[in-house]
Amino acid sequence: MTTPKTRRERNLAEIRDRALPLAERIVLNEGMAALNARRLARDLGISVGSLYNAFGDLPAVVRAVIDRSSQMLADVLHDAVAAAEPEPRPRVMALGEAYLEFAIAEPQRWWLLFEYRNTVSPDRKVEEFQIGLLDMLIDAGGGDPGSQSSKQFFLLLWASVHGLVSLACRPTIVAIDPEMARRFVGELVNSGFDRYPTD
Amino acid sequence: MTTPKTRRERNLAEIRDRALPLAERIVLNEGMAALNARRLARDLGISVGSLYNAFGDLPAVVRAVIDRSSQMLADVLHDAVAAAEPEPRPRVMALGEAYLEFAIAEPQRWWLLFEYRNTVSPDRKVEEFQIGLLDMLIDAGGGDPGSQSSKQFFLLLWASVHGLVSLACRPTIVAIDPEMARRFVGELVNSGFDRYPTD
DNA sequence: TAGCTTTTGTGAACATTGTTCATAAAGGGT
DNA sequence: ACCCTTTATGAACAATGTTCACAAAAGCTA
Repeated sequence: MTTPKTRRERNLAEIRDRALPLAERIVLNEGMAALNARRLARDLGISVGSLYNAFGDLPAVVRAVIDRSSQMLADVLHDAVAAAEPEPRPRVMALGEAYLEFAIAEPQRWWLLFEYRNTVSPDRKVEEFQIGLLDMLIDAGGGDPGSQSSKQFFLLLWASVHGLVSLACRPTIVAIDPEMARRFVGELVNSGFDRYPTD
Repeated sequence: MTTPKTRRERNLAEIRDRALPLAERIVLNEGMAALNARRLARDLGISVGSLYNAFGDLPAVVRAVIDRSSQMLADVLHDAVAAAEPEPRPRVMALGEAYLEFAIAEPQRWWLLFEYRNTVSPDRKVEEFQIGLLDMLIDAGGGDPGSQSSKQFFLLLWASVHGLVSLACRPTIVAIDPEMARRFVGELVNSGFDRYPTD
């Protein structure tokens, strides 16, 4: 047996592997609207049909790009925690800074991860990723993963940092000074920690 | 002269007036994707051509919906400031609370105002609206509208509240407790003010 | 009112999209 | 070499945004 099913899957996976960087380039450089099946297939040197065999539909391509972006952010954050002093406050601080740096460096990915919606109901995988971020934060901050109050507290801390970062990477006229953003993130984390009962 | 140009404009304005609530209902209830020219025209009892005479293109319809939403939020905030004690801190606090209430009550409008993008370049009118919000905040907080540091400070304060609100009105599994969100907004405003040099 | 001109409304037509599926091409086993 | 299975293809369909030649309506003049 030459693993017929696996063989097919390998072919499709190869297409997906080649499609992903291309789709990513299009979405990040030219925006969501520039991504369409025919162009992607043409650029890959395959037919639309093959593209659909590999992905199912076009939203799946977008989801793949989003998944990769969430993996990138997760990696960045993991590394930041690992490199920080093994204490709650420095670790949370490192998380906040890494979060900010990622958003400044990759604003389009940021938008994809946190602000992009095309369906009415939110994407479950993205939700899970966001919950994963929260768990990572609770862990780094030394909170009790089970306790509801700890969940709420770190969620709120994350939210305030998130808003700051969200505005910092926005192409608005009133551009935010990255240096001041960093300072403010630090202050948010600190004042949050000062307020946190179980620290 | 029976004001020929104005007459036409009145007709088109009448169409726009009838189209706006309908488009709004579609976008808020069924999402952006459910809004299309033919359906809108049919529901209005006019032809697609007339719809295009009134709006130019479909994005203009969306912009109209967004404009109305920004007007609604601006009104809510104005009222909140007017009703608050005439002191910086209570006024800013009232702004933060009103901001949160609006987002909780109208999450779809919130999304349209702050997270929706379909073009690569951001909408100028939305930008201006956001800058208007900042000016309102600076004014309420007693900051110097001209000073750059005051702009930066209130921008950052706004951002942290914004992130909190953004997460609070998100349909995630880890739902935020509105009461705790309100408390946290208050604390953000307070701790921000404590840190603000010129208060 | 009748006839003319101007303005406005219409929807067929075009281009571009996502998606499907009958069919061609390729591959593999005997 | 033959057949059968698997895969790749792109024509075809439906739904979209948008345009524009034409019809219908509205003014205007006599």
